[in-house]
Amino acid sequence: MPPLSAEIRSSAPVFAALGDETRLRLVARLCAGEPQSITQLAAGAQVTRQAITKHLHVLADARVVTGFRRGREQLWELNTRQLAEARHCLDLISRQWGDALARLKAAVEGES
Amino acid sequence: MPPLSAEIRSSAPVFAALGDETRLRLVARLCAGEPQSITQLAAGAQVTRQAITKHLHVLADARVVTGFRRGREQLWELNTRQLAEARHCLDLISRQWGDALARLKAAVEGES
DNA sequence: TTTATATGCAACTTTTTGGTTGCATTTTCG
DNA sequence: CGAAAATGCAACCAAAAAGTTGCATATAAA
Repeated sequence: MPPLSAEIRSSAPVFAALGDETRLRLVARLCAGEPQSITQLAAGAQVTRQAITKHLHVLADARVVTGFRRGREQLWELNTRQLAEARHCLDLISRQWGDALARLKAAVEGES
Repeated sequence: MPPLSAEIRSSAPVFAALGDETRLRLVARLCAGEPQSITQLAAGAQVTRQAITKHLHVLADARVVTGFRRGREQLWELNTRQLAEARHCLDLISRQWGDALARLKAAVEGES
């Protein structure tokens, strides 16, 4: 299982960042394409603007979103590269699982 | 406003379960195909067997693994269906992002 | 039937997380 | 300039998470 190590270490924080409904909602919102401000993203949320800010920083630490300043507002946009890497991690696991099952099946059939 | 599709919302707990390095390692280990016992899975880990047991239950609550008893040992195996759903969730987000970008690009070109 | 193996259960400690409130700072605009 | 808008910062809180230790229980094996 050495081949997975690197992917795992880098992907775990991404999964952790996505593992909260509020944050997943933010990510889904940012799919709209255009960067959005904190106030925009906090509009309609069940928690305060400061809570949203914290969540955005968690996502930023995992490199899922990137923020930049424009005038008096802080805009955030999606970083699809990290999402792609997370998907790749799941792909790897699924594929190894498939391979292992195939080997097991072959071994069992070989015994009979 | 979009209350986030049920599909995406149901993925948050799965991501949360995968969002821990120790647990992601367990998942990777269980890719081997054959179910493994707690003692096996705890071998070589940096934490105690009880900690591993807790992690396995977290994964089980998220339906990422399933456990069953054989003799005096508790065996755990991977539940690839949940992993596939998580992957699908990432696919959805990426695709929505792609579509949004395409629309933005079209809009900008239409203005010129 | 002892004995060793594999696990379960429960109490407890320490960090981390998610959230809040209050106030300061920066920028825009009339 | 002065007020409104958009954030930033810091202290504080409660609950959940991660991990430990100690002991009980069940099963396999000698």
